Amino acid sequence: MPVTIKDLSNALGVSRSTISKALNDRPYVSPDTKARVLRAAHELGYQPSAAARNLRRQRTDKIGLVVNYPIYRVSDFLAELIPGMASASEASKYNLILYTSLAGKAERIKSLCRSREVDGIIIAWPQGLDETVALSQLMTEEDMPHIFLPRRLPHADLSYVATDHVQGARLLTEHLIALGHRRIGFQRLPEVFETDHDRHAGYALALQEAQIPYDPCLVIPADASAEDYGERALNTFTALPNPPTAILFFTDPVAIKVLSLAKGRGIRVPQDLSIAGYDGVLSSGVTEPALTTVRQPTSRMGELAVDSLLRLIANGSVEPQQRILPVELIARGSTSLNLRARV
Amino acid sequence: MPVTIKDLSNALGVSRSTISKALNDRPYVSPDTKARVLRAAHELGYQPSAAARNLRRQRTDKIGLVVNYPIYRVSDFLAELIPGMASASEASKYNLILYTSLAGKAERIKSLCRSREVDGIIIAWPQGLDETVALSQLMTEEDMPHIFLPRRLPHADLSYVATDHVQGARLLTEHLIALGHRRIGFQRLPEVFETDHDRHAGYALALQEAQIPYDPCLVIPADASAEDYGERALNTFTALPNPPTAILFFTDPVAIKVLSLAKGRGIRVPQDLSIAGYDGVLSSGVTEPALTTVRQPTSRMGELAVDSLLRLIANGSVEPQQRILPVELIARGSTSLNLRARV
DNA sequence: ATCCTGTCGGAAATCGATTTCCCAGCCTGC
DNA sequence: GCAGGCTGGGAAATCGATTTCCGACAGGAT
Repeated sequence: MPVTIKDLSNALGVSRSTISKALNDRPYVSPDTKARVLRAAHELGYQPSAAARNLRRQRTDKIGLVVNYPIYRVSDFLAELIPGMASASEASKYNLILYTSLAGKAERIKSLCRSREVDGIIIAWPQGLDETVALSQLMTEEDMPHIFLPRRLPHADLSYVATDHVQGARLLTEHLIALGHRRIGFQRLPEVFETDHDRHAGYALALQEAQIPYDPCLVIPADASAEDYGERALNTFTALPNPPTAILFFTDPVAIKVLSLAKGRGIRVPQDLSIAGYDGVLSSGVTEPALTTVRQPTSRMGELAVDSLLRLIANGSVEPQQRILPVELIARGSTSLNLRARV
Repeated sequence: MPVTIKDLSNALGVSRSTISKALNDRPYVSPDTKARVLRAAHELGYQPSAAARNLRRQRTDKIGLVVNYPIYRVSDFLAELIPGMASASEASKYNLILYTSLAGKAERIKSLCRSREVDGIIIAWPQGLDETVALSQLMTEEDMPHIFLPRRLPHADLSYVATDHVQGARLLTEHLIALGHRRIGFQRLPEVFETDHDRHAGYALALQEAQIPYDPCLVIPADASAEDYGERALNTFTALPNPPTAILFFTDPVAIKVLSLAKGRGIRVPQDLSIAGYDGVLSSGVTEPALTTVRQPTSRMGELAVDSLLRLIANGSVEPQQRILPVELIARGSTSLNLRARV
């Protein structure tokens, strides 16, 4: 049997209320009594029961992480996000509870809110915009602070933390332009909220600033039904009468696949074709050539999500928290000077 | 304010005890009453308070995951382990709470046990054997079921889940032998419990069964102080009068580094030298050539850890749970027929 | 001397469930 | 007709803390 506050009370001949005050730094306890309580608590190894404490205080000092699994970028993302969030929350005396089986299941999220086993929720990857808004509404009704990850949401009163996809695509495009490329292929993303829109905007922005005309032929969609995003894009581009000298793929795994595909077809990277990815997965550093890519500060995003959520919890959800983090260009061997430039 | 059992009681004109019985499938409630309670609970959206329930039942239906960060294999490992554990525990109505800042801190682990905020603990990577034993003792004293991961422990009464490193090294060695290699370099691991011992045993076993003499020159330690494990090993081996035609490195990242190192020195892999790693990290699939390696069933290990822990919780810790999982050889391009074989 | 104020500490209420205990009614068997 | 057992349901105890409320006492002001 663990030591309870009653045991402490008996051992010291002091009431339970006084003990609680002493241990929680509340006033109206003499320094002497407080010292005695503290010492006895330490000697007996007293640790308050989390359940009793939670019940009485109506909070748990825990936050829930609801995650889902997208097709790509799973492992690296989770592997950085979770430790980042965990350490950030532990620094604030909070702990993280994982929920991997209730993404998108509104009914179960509602139960989670009602059971009050967490003080707030971070949701990574809900299904679509409508569902997201509905989910947010549901949680707001249940008075449950919450924050979305990792995408920007086109809604002024939703809270989220995301990375700057405009900047990411822009950095890549500018990088290629600086290398002398004028015809830059751009592979759009499967539609996920604003991500595709932002990336495309960043791409277009960089072109515009360099006064390079925007050619629709160089922009192709990532057909959601196709698995071989990479191959289809490569085929489409090489079939053009005036093909691009560089291509931006929407994620590293696709770019990596194209890398080996190109090798098989005798296309030299980067001499014949520059290729870049997005996300900065670990594998991107060991390919031959290594992949130029954009790295998103995932761990930092986890930290900020926790930080934002704790704000919502503290402020009683006064106003939505929205943060967009800068990203970092990683220029490597798969992109180089445009050797076929018509100077 | 959330709906409590009292609200339900008032709404139905039925006592709280009866409601509790109805909702928890206990006897002595008429089918009719039970149905009424269930319906009302659903309509009002009643969800029992986790805190109150935990307090009364003296358990939380949560398990703690205490993790630490080793030098290598971090991301892939966590990324597979955590989802594996989370889904396994959720399947049994448990949830996972993450603790990333208290690995090795005995005092804080003790607090965790005493506060009873989890029903059991899974610990990944404590510091050393002595600490591990001490930690286990501490938790046993606190009546806290616990299980270690991911290594075999030389102690009959500790519970753990691990992978079979004897088999892993043996599979790799047999693979190389089947390819005609007779001189196979083996890089030992930094000492981590029994892992190094087991791998070495597997290597030796395969040699013995093929009646190839064991040459100590072909076995070198992974000096714990050195960062450039790979380069040092390669140098040592190539300096030998009769160098190996194949080398087993203790982990993929090291092997991958050697891969590019060899390329720089004009050593062709696999024609001049076969190279294999261990762990099956994602990157190992995209190198040129792709790396032969051994893949450990990390996700499965997470599931089994949860399963074992739940057993300990259910049985009141009757007897230790010890499981060793088989591993899988992934033969790829970095190993090939020994072309320099003296047939 | 009386009143007021502020400090210290204890008694009791409270958080919201589960569980124990008890009572009333009904059926069964003798 | 009555003891005994079984069933349905409610009253109250319980889990272990925090918090509210109240009384005792000391010191200062009137």
